[in-house]
Amino acid sequence: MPDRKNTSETPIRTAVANEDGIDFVLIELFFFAYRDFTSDPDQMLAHYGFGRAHHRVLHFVNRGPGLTVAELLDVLKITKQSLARVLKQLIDAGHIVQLQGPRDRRQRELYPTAKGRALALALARPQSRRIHAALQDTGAEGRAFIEGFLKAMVNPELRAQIDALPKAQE
Amino acid sequence: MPDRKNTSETPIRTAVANEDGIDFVLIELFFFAYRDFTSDPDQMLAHYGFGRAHHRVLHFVNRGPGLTVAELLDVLKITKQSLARVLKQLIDAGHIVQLQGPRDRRQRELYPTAKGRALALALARPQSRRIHAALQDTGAEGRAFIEGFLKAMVNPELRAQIDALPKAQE
DNA sequence: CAAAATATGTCAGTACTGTTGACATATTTT
DNA sequence: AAAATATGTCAACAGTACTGACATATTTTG
Repeated sequence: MPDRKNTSETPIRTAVANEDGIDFVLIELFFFAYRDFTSDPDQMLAHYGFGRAHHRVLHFVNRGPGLTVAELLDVLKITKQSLARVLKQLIDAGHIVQLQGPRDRRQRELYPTAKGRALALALARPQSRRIHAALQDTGAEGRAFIEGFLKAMVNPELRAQIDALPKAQE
Repeated sequence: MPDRKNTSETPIRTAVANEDGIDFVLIELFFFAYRDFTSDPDQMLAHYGFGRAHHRVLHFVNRGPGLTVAELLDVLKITKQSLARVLKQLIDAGHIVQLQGPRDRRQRELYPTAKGRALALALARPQSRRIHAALQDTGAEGRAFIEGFLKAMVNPELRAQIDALPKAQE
């Protein structure tokens, strides 16, 4: 195997760290944390022939039953063509049902079935367990910081959407 | 458009919240936060014809110059076939160079070029800015909690890898 | 009422990132 | 000399996203 280039591209041998005050530690931690956060449901979904996109749809339909297709697209920030396949599979598998909108009959309201509710809970369980364990490691008084931090990481325009979802006390 | 099924799949009309003590709030916040966290570099990468996978390779090669291919695969947890395309493109574009390993000549040590270093920094900058702003919103004393929480979210077996990366004080 | 706008669905093509399986080459270890 | 290792490469496939175009039903507007 020959060396791929000899166009005198000089290799840099020093590790980048803290340059321009860039927070590489948190950047990496966020990557690793999210990867492992999604790994448990990913494994479960594989048994159903579903992927991460199915999980997200199932999650938000369970969190806000009666959601219209347009509202779901707005939350997920994907195109309707992307949603279509995933949603169709969830409907065909009996996890989600569509009802014609009562006010506007063009709309399709999305509801979970008992099966869809059960799957959503099963997928959320290991994620919640992981979060709970991490909070205990950190100290329970850290929760407010963590919630505040994550919310502050979200684009300001979108925070309204988050507040529109059901809260813990409901 | 007919209703897709009439197999008497009963819709559930109540939102799921706090069931089985599941922490839906943090699950969702983590999803939204990560999505927006990756959106800035994603946009920049599109200009180069690169994707998120290129970003990750570039990041870790910059964080640990001299990394071998096997070490990189171990960090990213992908197959070598997945890495191959992405790595080849980065090498061809002059962001990364490969040097034959000094001890073991089968190995290929990966180093960033000046161009690769510059791109890595440019991609990290908006992410770090977002993190910095979020920390300020939260209060600076929350940083330890957030770092601890994110690290605790990572699978224990993999935390050693994280500790092996350069720290801020180096 | 007719026309325009809206909500949804669908077809076709493409890109990126990941997978598995198989096999080749160079090098090191046994 | 044989086996193991590090890397590279070819082929096929899957999941999730994208764009563009067009169809249908329904509501809103002029």
